[in-house]
Amino acid sequence: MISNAKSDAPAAQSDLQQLADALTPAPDGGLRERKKRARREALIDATHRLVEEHGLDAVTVEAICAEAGVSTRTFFNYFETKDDAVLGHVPWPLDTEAAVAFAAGGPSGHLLSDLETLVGSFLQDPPVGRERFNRAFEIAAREPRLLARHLAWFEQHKGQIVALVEQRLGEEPERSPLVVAALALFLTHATFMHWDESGGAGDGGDHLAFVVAELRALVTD
Amino acid sequence: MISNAKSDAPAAQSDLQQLADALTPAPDGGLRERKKRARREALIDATHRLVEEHGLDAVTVEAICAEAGVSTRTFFNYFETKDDAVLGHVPWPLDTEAAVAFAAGGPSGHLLSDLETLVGSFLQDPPVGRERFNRAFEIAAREPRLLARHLAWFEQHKGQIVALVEQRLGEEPERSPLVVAALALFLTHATFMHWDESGGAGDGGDHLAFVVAELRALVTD
DNA sequence: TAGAATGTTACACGGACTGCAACTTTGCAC
DNA sequence: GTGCAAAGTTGCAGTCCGTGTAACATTCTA
Repeated sequence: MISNAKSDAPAAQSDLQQLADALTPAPDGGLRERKKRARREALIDATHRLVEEHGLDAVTVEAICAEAGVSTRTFFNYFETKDDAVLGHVPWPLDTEAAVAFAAGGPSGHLLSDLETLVGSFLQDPPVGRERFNRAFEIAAREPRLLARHLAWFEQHKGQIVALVEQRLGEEPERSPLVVAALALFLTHATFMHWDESGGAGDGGDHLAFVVAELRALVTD
Repeated sequence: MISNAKSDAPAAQSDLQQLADALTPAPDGGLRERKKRARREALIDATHRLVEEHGLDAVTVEAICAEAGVSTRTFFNYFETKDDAVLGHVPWPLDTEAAVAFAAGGPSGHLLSDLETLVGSFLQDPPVGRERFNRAFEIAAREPRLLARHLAWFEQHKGQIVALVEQRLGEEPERSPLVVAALALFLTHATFMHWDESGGAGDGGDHLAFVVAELRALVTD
């Protein structure tokens, strides 16, 4: 129906055409999309620069916007809160390769191991670019408020994670999807803390592996 | 020195006396202490009443204060944020019997089991009274923001938990105190979520036991 | 009962965040 | 390229949260 809307009679064209357009996401290379991404990154960078220099509480949204050459109103079109700009929080696309593989029951078939893989893939390939991610991480380690906001952000996506787990476990799950989702939060959080404790050195995957090993040791006593 | 300050010569009395007084916590039954507690509980109750009726975002601090008969400035002498009043967040006394027992290596000697005991004791005997705790919990289940704030509050006490774990594990810990602290957060959080999922019914300890059982099953596969 | 300690209050203020109504820019069809 | 619709930006007015300060009130204690 919608897919051949373009070949409809001119009389009915307008409405159907609009609908079809609305359902067709703009191509990634559109000027609009590129400008949007550029602005978001400019805002994140400006925030990082200022916070790095003056500290989180001394930096106002107004100052960030002046630095980035944008009105404060626009700032809040991009980020829900000031803290989100520091953390580079961004709508989370959950249809990555890793997520699909996890939902399908892979890659190893062991729930905990695959959860580790899933979290690891997120740490390896964050949605805002590695450098920005690392800088956000360094700042967050110094500002307790941001750690909390990060947890809150994760909590917001609980529903999506639960859905992923439910999909994997099927109709009659032996494990509680909620607990698995909470475990994913634990893995992420503990990894961040351990990473921080070691001075931000090394690879995220290594710290994650450490946390999982600790968890196994703790449980099996 | 300080313990016999009262028998000092009159000339030096004033200063030392003041110091001694400052170090002697007021008896629990002082009028001041009772009023303070009463006010805090009145504020929490007023907040609960209004939020229950109008929802978190529609309730202003001003309204809460009018309801409780207190100035808004005083409100912020009791709670850091509006959300804290809903949750009944309160300075956390960590020198409970259970905490001391945990730090000493008890009661069972198994780290995970004892962590369960510790978290359980907190759930059984919250610092604001059972009814208020339950009401806060019901509201939090409906308002995502509060769940996040609750995580943030827990995060604030990470240091204290880590200290407790370090005390238990001694000089050369085989386990990472940070990871254990994160695990405590996980247990608390997952318990809350599972409690909520079951409609708020039952005992907190039962839900906690469920979560621990799930965790064991997940890890041992 | 006086004086120290503690708590409450009004007031003024900074800053986060929102709704709205112009205005500008981009995408698209012809 | 012209015109029109969709999307994005901006200024502005306004709400509310949270803080510093200094005067005032209450409680405690010697």
